[in-house]
Amino acid sequence: MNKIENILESKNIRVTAMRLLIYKFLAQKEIAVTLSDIENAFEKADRTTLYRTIKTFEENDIVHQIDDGTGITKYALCEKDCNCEIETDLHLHFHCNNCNETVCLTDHKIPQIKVPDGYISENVNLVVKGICDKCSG
Amino acid sequence: MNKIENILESKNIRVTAMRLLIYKFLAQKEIAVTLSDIENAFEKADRTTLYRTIKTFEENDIVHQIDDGTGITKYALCEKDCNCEIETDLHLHFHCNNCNETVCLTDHKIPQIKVPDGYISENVNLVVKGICDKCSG
DNA sequence: GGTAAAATGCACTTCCATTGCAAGGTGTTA
DNA sequence: TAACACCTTGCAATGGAAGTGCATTTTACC
Repeated sequence: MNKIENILESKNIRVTAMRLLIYKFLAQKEIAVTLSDIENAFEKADRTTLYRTIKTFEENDIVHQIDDGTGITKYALCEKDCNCEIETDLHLHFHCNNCNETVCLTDHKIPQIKVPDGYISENVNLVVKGICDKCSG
Repeated sequence: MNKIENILESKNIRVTAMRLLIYKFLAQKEIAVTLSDIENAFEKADRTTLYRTIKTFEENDIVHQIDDGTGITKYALCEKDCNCEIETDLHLHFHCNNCNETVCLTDHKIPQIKVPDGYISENVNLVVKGICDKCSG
């Protein structure tokens, strides 16, 4: 009874060795990772496979995409009870200008943002940049 | 006595025809533009020149960069009294999922964001995505 | 085991960002 | 104004990331 397998199966995603490995890799990381990060961790695997695996995970709300302003898309596992698609559940991300790492601050929900009349808010992306706890100490 | 020339000179930027044109182009646009947008508007100019001009403007706080999550960097003129580098002055950006345009909502300042102990906030990037007023009508 | 569908790997393309270098302008000083 | 240094511009090329088409392998299911 493997937990990860259950998660994948519950989303109707076929369980493959590659997917289990990538899931584990993401799970043990506490920071958001780029495709290249994953690529470096699995040198034997093809970039395309990783790319499509992440895409599959993303479509099934297993990972969420983070745009931290570095220009490179990063990914992180969703929380157990994360509802990424629901606006009110969105948390903020912190990008460290020193070590260049991006972490999910899942405890810090994004405050309600007011937009002008006529505008309809569907999604909010909030990235705070600065120095993380590891670098500020 | 040209206003734009004064602005450039006050920042110790040499006044050139290209720079005046690009500044005017940005000034008449109400939305954030990509490098390609500028490139299309000035087909005779080289992409590199536009790129470096924008970069010069950016370094001197004449334009600010916007990362709206489309993966393509956009630029917009700073407000007259904009202090982009000052955290409390940051406004939010709205990206329309329909027309793909990004506008600066300069009247909507970003609320103070709390970060965990040990983290130092230097900068905040907030992009709201949804439907803009032109498309929602 | 055999079959259909999905996943993987390889090659390739596209797009944007960025840099090196040479040529053209500009501003300054003697 | 002639000469010089410095900045700007244009051309060519590179690099990195994202994405696609197709052939091959793997998986699930009968």
